Order: sequence, then C-alpha cells, then structure tokens
Amino acid sequence: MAEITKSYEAKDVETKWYAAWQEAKCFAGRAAPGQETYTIVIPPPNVTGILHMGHVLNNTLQDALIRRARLEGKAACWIPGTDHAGIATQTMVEKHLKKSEGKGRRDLGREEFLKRVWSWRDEKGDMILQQLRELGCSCDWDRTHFTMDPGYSKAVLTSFVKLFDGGHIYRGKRMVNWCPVSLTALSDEEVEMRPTKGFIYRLRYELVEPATTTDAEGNVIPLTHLILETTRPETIAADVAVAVHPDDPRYQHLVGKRVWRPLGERVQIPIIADIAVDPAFAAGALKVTPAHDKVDYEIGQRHSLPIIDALNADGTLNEFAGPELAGMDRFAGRKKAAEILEASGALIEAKPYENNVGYSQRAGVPIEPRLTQQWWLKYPRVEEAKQVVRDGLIQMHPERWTKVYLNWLDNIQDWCISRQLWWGHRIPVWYAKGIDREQLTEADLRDPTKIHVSLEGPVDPENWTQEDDVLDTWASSWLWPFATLGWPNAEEQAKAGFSQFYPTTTLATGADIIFFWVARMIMAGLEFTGGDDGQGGMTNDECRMTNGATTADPKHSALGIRHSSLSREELARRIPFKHVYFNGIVRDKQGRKMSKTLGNSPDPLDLIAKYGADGLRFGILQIAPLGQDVKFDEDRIEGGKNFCNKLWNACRFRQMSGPMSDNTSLAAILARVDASKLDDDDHALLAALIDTMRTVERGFTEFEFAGATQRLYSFFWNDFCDWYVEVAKARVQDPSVKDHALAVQDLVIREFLLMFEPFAPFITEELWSLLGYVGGTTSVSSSGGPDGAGPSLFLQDTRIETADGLVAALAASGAHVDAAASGRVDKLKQFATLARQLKADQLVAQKRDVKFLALGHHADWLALEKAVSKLTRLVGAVDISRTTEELALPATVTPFGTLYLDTGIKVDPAAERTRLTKELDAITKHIAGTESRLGNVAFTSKAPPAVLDGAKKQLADQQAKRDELTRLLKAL
RNA sequence: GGACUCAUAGCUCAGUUGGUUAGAGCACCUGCUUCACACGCAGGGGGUCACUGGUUCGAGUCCAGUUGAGUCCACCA
Repeated sequence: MAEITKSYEAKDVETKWYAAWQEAKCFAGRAAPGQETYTIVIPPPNVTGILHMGHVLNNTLQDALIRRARLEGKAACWIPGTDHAGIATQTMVEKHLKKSEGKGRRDLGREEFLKRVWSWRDEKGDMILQQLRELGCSCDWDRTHFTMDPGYSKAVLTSFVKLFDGGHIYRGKRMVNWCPVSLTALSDEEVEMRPTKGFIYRLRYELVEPATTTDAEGNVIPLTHLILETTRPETIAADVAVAVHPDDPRYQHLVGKRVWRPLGERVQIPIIADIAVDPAFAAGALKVTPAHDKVDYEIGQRHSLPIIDALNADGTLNEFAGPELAGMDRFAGRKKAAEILEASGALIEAKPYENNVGYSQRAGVPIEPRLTQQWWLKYPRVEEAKQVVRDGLIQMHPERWTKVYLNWLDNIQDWCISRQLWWGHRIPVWYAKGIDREQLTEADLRDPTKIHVSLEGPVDPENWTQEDDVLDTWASSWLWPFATLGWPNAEEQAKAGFSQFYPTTTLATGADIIFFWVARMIMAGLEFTGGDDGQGGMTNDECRMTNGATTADPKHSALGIRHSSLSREELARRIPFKHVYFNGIVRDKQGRKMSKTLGNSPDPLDLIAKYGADGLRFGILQIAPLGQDVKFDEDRIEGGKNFCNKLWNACRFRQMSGPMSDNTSLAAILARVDASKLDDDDHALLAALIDTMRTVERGFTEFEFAGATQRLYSFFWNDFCDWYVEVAKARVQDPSVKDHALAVQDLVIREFLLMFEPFAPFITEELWSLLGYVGGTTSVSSSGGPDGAGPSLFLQDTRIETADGLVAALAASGAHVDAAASGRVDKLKQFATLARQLKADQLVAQKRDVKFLALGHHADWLALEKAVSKLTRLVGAVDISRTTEELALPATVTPFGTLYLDTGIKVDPAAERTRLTKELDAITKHIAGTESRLGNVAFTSKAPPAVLDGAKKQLADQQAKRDELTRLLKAL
C-alpha cells in the first residue's frame, strides 16, 4: 500500500480519479428492474457560458445529492447539457463578428450566419461542461443534451404543433416589449423595471376653441390651453388625443373639444374621456400615444383612435416624429423635442424626475412598447400546475417559494413565444405564398389553405414561405426534464429509461428562474407526458371543455379556468420533478450579485487550482444555508482546503500508527473490534459518529447542507482528531489493545469517508484506496446494487450505512454503544483544558516535565486514575498523581476536585490571588442567578422535573467549586 | 401598492420542538516546529442576540409593532 504524503496535493488526485471514474462508467444512469431511481436534470448552462460561482454552488449541490443517492444504492442519473440561449448566444456571436470581420448578421444572411453560430458552438460549447468535470460533477456524460440537437429540436417543434392543434397558440398584433438593441420582442419576464432618472416635461397644449373655467373664488376666467405632463416629448408627434378622467370636474366641459398638437405637423387632436386616467396624478390629463404605450394603446382601442408609429425598430425616430427629429436616436430626440417645445413656448417646465422604466434584461437598455405581429401561447395546465404544488406532489424547499409560484400562476398572462432572431428553433409555420401576413384573421390561422403547421413542413414547399421568427429559448428549455429522456419518440424514451427516470427526483436551481423555467416546466410536464399513450396531451373530455379557447386578449385568457380531470395518480406521473431546491444567489462581501461586469466573481478554476475541487465544494456548501443567499468569502474556501488536509493527515497518521488490516468491508473491520475492550472514549466517539450520521441523513432529506457539512467538520476535527486520536496514542502503544484501537479508527474513518464523499469526492476516493477500503464486496447492510454484490472498485460503488444500520451492525458484533460515556469523557476534556490553562497561566505551557497533583474525593481519583496515562500525554506532564493534603501551589478547580501544578518554581501569591478571585467572582455571579431561579416558586412549581433537577445539580456543582476556590484563596 | 427574507463576536455564519454560563471558522493576542498535520497544536480576549412591547416560571428562539438591509410581483403619463 502506498505511503501517504505529508500534505494533500489535489491536482493529480483529481485528474487521476476523474479519468478512472469515467473509464469505469461510474456515472452511467442505469436502473435494474425495480431499483429505486434518483434523477436530476441539470439546469442547462448557456452553451457559450463559462463557469461562475453560481454554477459552482448549484452543481456542487446536485453532485452531492446524486452521489449520496448512489451510495444509498439508488440508480442515480444526472443528465447534463447546455442551452442554446437564443439572444445571449446570437448577441455574442454578432459582437464577435462585428469585431473580427466588421460585419453584421444581415451582411452574411441567415444561413451563413447560422453556420457561424454553429461553429462557435462547436468550438466553445463544451467548455462549461469540461469545467464541471473539474469540479467533480458526476453527470452521465453519455446523456449530454443540447437544446438545438436534432432530437431535442424535434421535441420543441412537436410541442409547438401539439399546442397549436390544441388551440393554445395564436398569432396577433399587439403591444410587446421590444428590445431596440436585440431587435426582438421579449416576454414580460425578460423585462426588468429599474428606477431611472430623467425629466418630466410640463407642457401647454393650446385649445383649438378657447373655453372658460372658474377659479377658486368662482370667477369665470378664460382658458386657452390644457396643461399636461410627459416624460417622453419625442413621441408627441405620434399623439392622437388628450385624455382626461370622465368625472374630473376641471376638464369635464372640455371633453369633445380639441387641442393643437404642439410638435410635428400642426394638427388638431380630440380631448377624450377615459377611466384609465388618474385625475390625481400629475396634471390629470394624459397625452395619448397608442403606438408607444400599453395604456395609451388600450385607450386608443376603446376610442377607435388612429395609430401613429414614430419609432423605428432600432429605437431611432422616423419621419412621423417630425422632420427635426427624424433619424435621431430616441434619447437624443427627447432632448431635441424639449428644445423645440421650449422655443415654441409650449414647454412650461422640465423637472428632474425618477420613474420606473422597463429594461431589457439581456441588453440593459430601456425597452419600447411596440405594436407587432407575434405568436402567443395560452399556457396549458395552469390549474393542474397549481394543484400539484398545493397538494404537495411537488415540494419546494424552502417552502415559502410556493406562495410566489402560486401568485404568479394566479396572475398569469399569455406568453409571447416568438423572437425576431435567427438563432433558435424556427417556428414550424408556413404561410401560403401571396397572402398578406398582416391581414390574417384568427379564422385564417385555422385554414389549411392559408397556414400550414406541422413538423415536416408542407409537401409542396414551393407554394409556401416559412415563418421567419424563432421560438423563445424558454419555449425549448421548458421541455428539458422529458425531452432529455427521449420524448416524444417512444423508442428513444425506452432507450433512455424514461419510465424509470421520470418524474425526476430533485430540481436544484436558483429562485430567479422560478417563472422562466420552473413553473413552465411543471406546466409542460403536465401537458406533454403521461396519458395512456405516454405522450401526454389532453383527454377527450378536456378537448371538449377547451373548445374554441383562443382569446384575443392576453389579460383575460386565463379566466376560462379549466378544472383538472386528471387523477392524483396521473398528476404524479406527469410532474417533471418531486422536489425543487432553490439554492441562494452567490454574492460578494458587499452583498452585490456576482457578475462579469462588476468583476467581483472569482474564477472557479483559479479557486480549484488554489484550494482543490474538494476544498471549493466543501467550502461553498458550508456557507450555503437553506434558501438564503450566500455571501462569498474566500476564507471559507481556504477552510475547506485546510479541512481536506486535516483529513489527509489523520489518515496518514493512521497509516503510520500500525499495519493496515482487512478494511474491505464493514464486517471485516467489525471483526477486529473487540467489544470487551471498548472504553469510554470508544463509546463517546461511536456515539458522536452515529449522531453525525443522523445529522447528515437529515441534511440530505431536508436540504440542510450547511448543517451537515458543519457537523462533519466538527466531528472529524474535534471529536476524532483533537480528542480521540490524541487519547488513542497511548492505547496504540499498548500491544494488548492496539489492534482494537486501530480497528475503531478504521471503522470511523470508513464511515466518515462514505459520508464525506458526496461533498469531497476526490480526496475521499484517494484515501479509500490508500487505506485499503477498496475491493471487498458491498457492505453488510446493503441489499446489493444494480449489478449485485460484486466487488467494489470505488468508494462510490459501496453502500453507505444508515445510522440505524450501523447501530445494528455494532450490536450484532456485541458492541452496544454506551450513551453515558460521552458525559464522562466530557468531564475528562474539561479536566484537560483546565490543566493546560493552569500551565499557560503559569507560563509553562510548552514545558512537558511538570507534575500535577490532584486533591479530591476517592471516587474522583478513581475516575481520573483510569485516564491518567492519556491525560499526562494530553496535557504535557510527566505525572498526575494523587495528594491528600492541601498544597501551597497554583491550583484550579476541576470536575474531579482541585488540581495543583508543581513547576518547581515558587508561587507568586499576589498573582494567584488575582487569578482565583476572578474565577470566584464569575462563579459567584452564576450561583446568584441559579439561586434566584430556584428560589422562584413559579419556576419550581411549573418547570419540568428534568429542568429543575438540572438546575439543582448545577447549583450544587457551582457551590462546590465556589467553596473550593474560597478555601484556596484563604490558603494563600 | 402587494408578497417575502434577513438583522447574533471585527468579518462570514450556526443556534433543532422556548430550558444550565449563546457557539464555529476567519481575524486578533500569547505560547509552541511536541515523533499526523504551521493547511498545524495549546491557551486567551471579544456579543445588552437591531429596537420596543407582549405571551411565559423562563425568550436569541413564539406574537405584535418600530427601524434598517435586501428580494420578488404590480406600476401613472
């Protein structure tokens, strides 16, 4: 067996084992008949993406879950892949193209441009997956998917056709969120409201027919103009009316009159009354610009107003904005418009103003409400999607997200699924040549002579033109949990093990995409999977209920609530996952989201190089409390590395302490543990181990990883290394218990490595191999893995024991863990600490030749005497012996009576007095507190007996200590 | 406007159903290269648990309110 080096060098270990695991196909998701499965689909990173700290946290969590499942004997399957990420990728390639060739995508044409994107993807697309391997992720790489793969694309188009046939998809000209940079429509979810500083312009709109009004005193005064305020003067030329509230007394008599439009062509526009106007806001009068505002558009519809579109797609103003503004960018145009208005006297005032403006999340510029033809989806299975979460078929962790989820579904609006991009799934719709796409009615959409919708396209392509638009990226990723398992192709589904791995078990993702992705996947799963044909879809009854469901207005389309006719069993079959775990967002120390632009995100690969993949994984999980954002702190990652090194050295020390015996199974190790030789330290250690196992078990079921990692840390470092290994040093010198003592260590290290593996797969695998745990058959409590109880080559082939399983296995070999031992060991730990403290106080901490003398009851000495050989070693003394007389030496009061330190140096009474007085003061305070509690009748009569007894015992101990300190002080 | 989260040591965080003297890591101070580990060992200092009130024999923990930080949804010119 190879000797263990002095410190853990992660790099070589990581490379070696990752290759070995892949070689042995350890990560393959294969399920034996009847075997329990555990499936995770990765949140597919953007194909152009590079690994950032958010990925590290998210994927470490998934890997921990998958690896734990594997150790528990489940058929674990983690499906990796990447997302084509329409806008993000297209933008990136366009930028690159501009830089390297000075060309735009239109210079190349659609086909050529797509070729470039594909070659970009072929070159860089696997980078992030490679980085995940360096992190140790145990994905089944043979199942890697890409949302633009032929098979996946077919799934996407199939879903479109099915939804179209089911009446869920329609086309319509409506106000959308338009991104003037990406030149495409966006869904509401892709728009982010940001407070934005600007100006609000107070303007005079001159009345065509002068009117009168009354002032506060009731005097009739002439009225020549109307005052209103706007933040967008550049759109005034597109105004078609001025609106006031119908009940507003200031303006009622003006309704029906007209004003002069103050900018652009000098035309008259009507004053209308509409309830959308808030009389209390600004001037209480609103300029109506139907082409450039959602509310204005609706007002325009209600009043049959014309629509003037003064903006180009790229956000520049066109000729309708007026000759002075035409061709200008919208922001420059705004300034120019203000200048013109000021010159003409129409501008009364420009006040600094901050309002919420919608920004394109991707491009970071304000979006424009724009009237365009788009494809819309009326979401399927909305009610069922609520039901499965409300009824707990899908559980969210932390649970509070269910409320956010349900609230969104309650207010859901139709989804704009078309994008004016080239990179994506081109919508499988063909228009008959010669028809006017602008004039298509809803009925036309269902007329096969005008519109063709299918997977294969029309049989006579020469007579048709395909839709130019592609689908929103999320309209492909919402199929991820089942399209990666072969849907909709039955043969592929069988090959991928769909029936075994679907529904998947856990989805781990960030809450920032709960609407984008999580909610939509649930609806998609419910719509497309299950059913008698395994292909989802609606039952006949449901088809009848949703007959003629297309609605023109997205706001109201969700009102026609369809009640589920799916049974609970059917719903359970269709859901895409059973648990959703929302990990926090990784932030920097100032609490800012980590981002490329801020440059505050460390490169995970640098961190891996510096601290090892295991150090990084363990470190990040330790600071990732359930559902809370993570403030990244590199010190914690260093802590992860240090812990790995500690583990490494403890194992190294075990190897140096004595020959390795048969470690190939739990049974083999237990055979070497001599139950009759178990002492208090053994019992306390085993009790702590079992407690740790329970904590870790709970950590995985409750997604409390921080708790699990912290217990693993304190168990190994404090319980095992600091105490047990130290006290065992004496026993290992004793031939009569040596084998037994080493066997206990082998047992504990074994169980620890198994528990730790999901968090730190590399170092554990290496130590598993170095310490000879490899090679046996699967463990005693295992019922056999997918391939039966064959020899295990890797740690991850082994079955982990449950805490109960270990208790049972110990009991079967005669080792019943004595729970009371921990208390006795704790007293010895206190004794050791006090003895060291005394040495430090006397400035002889480093001396190892001092003598201790214990003065106490006979029983105390008996307890101490048993541990004397360990204790002398632990505290650094040549001897701890008993004294029956009071000595003039520095002393401390321990749980075993008074302890004197003999350094051979004369005592300094003044210093001693100070030290002891300080201690006495402290204990006196505690006694006062305890006494007053016990003196309170309300407490003694109402507190439970255990608490009461505890308090009494505490008081007695405190008093004994006080008395002894008092005596020591007097003796000085 | 609506929903939610958080506030504990200088920093980052634990603190299970209320119950001894509120813990860890990092940082800081002291001592130590003691034959696993200086990526370490031993010891130490450091907290009115944001504030106010309530429930209770007992509150960091439960309830109400206040303040502060943050997130999501909606959004008016």
